[in-house]
Amino acid sequence: MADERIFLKIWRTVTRVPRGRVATYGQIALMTGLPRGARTVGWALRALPGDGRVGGVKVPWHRVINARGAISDRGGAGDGGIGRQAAVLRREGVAVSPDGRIRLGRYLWRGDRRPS
DNA sequence: CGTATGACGAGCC
DNA sequence: AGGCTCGCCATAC
Repeated sequence: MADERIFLKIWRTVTRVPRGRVATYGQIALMTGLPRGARTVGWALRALPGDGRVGGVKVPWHRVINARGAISDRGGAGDGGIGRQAAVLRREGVAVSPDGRIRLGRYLWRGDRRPS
């Protein structure tokens, strides 16, 4: 497991984000054990297979957005782009403004907070 | 083995 | 307030 690729760990963390909620790259990185690895999270999601499925498990990459509460622009969009991600999120109940912004205060997943 | 890249983030101008 | 630069980390080449 020590040899486990960072990507796999990241994907696993992303899988924890519940439907109807979103998480930031930095948040995922932190939960994966990479305090300053937000960019690495983006790299990992970029490396996801087309069907977004790993080991038979669907990775909800669309629930990961940047710290500004906006959907990251991969410049062109190989998978359909920002519009597609926004559509999926809305389908899950997340309000996405026309310019792709999301209210973090309302939809950000707080799963990293240890419930007392 | 060194350089370049990128779905980020925080700080500075 | 808005935009630009620098820093971080794990891959790709």
